[in-house]
Amino acid sequence: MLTTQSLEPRQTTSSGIHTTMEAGRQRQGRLWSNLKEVCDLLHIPAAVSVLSEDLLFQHVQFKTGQRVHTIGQVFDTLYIVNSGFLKTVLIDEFGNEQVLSFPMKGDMLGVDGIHTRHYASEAVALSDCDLILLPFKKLAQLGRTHAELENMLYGVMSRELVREQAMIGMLGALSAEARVARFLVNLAERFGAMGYSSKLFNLRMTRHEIGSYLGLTLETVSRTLSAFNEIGLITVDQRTIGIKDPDALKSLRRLPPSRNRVKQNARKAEAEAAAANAVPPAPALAPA
Amino acid sequence: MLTTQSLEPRQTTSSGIHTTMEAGRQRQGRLWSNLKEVCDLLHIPAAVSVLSEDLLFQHVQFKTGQRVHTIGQVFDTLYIVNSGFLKTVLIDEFGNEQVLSFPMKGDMLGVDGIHTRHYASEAVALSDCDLILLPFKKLAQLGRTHAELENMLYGVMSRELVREQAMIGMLGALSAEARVARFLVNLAERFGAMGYSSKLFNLRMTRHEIGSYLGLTLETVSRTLSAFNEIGLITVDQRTIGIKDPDALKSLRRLPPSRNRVKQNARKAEAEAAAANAVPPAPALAPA
DNA sequence: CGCGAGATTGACTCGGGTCAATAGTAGTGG
DNA sequence: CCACTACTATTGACCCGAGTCAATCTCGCG
Repeated sequence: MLTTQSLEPRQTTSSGIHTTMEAGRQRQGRLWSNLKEVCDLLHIPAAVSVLSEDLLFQHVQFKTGQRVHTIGQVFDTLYIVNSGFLKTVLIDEFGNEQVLSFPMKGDMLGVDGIHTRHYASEAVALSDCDLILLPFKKLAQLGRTHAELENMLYGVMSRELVREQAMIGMLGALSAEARVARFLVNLAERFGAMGYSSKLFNLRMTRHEIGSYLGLTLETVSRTLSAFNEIGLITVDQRTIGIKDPDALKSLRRLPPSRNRVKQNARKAEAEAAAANAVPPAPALAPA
Repeated sequence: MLTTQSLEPRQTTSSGIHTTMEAGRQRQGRLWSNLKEVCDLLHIPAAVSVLSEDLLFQHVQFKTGQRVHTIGQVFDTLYIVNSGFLKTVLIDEFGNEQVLSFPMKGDMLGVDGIHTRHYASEAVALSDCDLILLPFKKLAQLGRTHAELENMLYGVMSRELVREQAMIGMLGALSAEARVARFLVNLAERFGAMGYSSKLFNLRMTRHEIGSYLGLTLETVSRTLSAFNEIGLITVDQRTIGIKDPDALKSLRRLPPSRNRVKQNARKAEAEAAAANAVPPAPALAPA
């Protein structure tokens, strides 16, 4: 089990900052971003605000396994992922995790805390992460005078809602294979949009977490990946996934009768036939 | 099939208005509500605005089967349910409906249209309905000067998000019986909150719609209701549901081995035994 | 180099989907 | 007012997809 110790997040000093960091500047030994960078990250067409440099948002770093926020914790800030990978989870009454999302660069965290003023979910870093803090009060305040910012907020919340609707549709209607296929396609697209390869990438989460996210068991996820590998849709090596036939994955609804399933069925039919004939003068079946 | 013709919604004239309407006043032969009434409906503690009577929101009536908005339609207004029952649905690439929610009094519709400026789902009236129109631009504009209103908007969107998260958790983790049980409990609570009986109520939707909502088939819903009825948790008569043991429903995770399932298993075991013994003397039945 | 978390694979079971027959119920129009 | 028709709901029989349990296997890390 991952030791998700909730240490104070390390607020990285200048010496600890990646040189590849795209957004952010230093001040007081910390990273800060202006409004334009925030909007870019969210893919919001920001009508470049005048006050750009006066208005800065602080970054915070989290290490793998650290919690960004926990369920029930008092809400006061939203987060935007600048780099790294996370998961958000619900915990049911018996301590079981239900994965809700795998946020990555450009995604927003914490929106579910607005309603009750307490976070409704828990966010955990799956890799070392760099997040931008958006104090909600301050943000809403700013929204009042900057229409783009207000639109950004409403837009991001609505987008999140639509995403969850799609999730519900998927959980309610699709087979295990179709869910895994969509998950892979979706991940590939997100990696592509981030500038990484959409053909070859590393999963940042375990089979168990994928299963929880998709409403499946880890065994089913593993088996399904193996099956996709066998029919040439993807390559699988531990957490490295290669996408071979994205179109087939996109349109997949139910797996074709695959050789080993045919084999298995044949074996089964044989066994049954043997059992039926066992007592000899068995009633003659009249197959169509 | 329900003929969901998308006629122009009838904008009821004074002669057609229910006498029991709680919120709203007449003007120009139509119903209108002020900000306070809107906030009350949403359970938002409205610090009673001064300009109450100057700022009015129009009502519109929809008849059973009419669509409030459809997927892809240009978004410009949010709706609040003042009375009546609806469903919101997603339509997949082959025309299958996936029910997302059953909005009723106090619920907001259309939030999913903000992001892309087009509605992402379709809302259909399951009974005659009275909705309040909230032109989004106007609302956001007002939010800038009235903090309560702005909070209301963010709060309602966040609440909706949390609701959907709970839905995902349920679809991802619960058995068919647990889903149906939660659905009933949830409905009962909502009816209770609206001032109706939470012990005896009428479902406004078909088994098919319930099944779609819960990620189950209509047969499973029907069977599960029958099973709950048989063990005394509820009474069922078509769409009339009586809640007999709400606590048992709330805590239900998996149905106890119920007599007819035991019976069935016994029968099955017997059949197998019979098959195994095949020729020998027919085993005497041993009913419980 | 050994330990432990994660992944794979097989065998078996069973919850819930599918298909089908029947019965109730509500509108509609003669 | 009632017969006709189209939905809606219930119930049974059967079967398959995915869960469960269990035995390796792999690999990264201390």
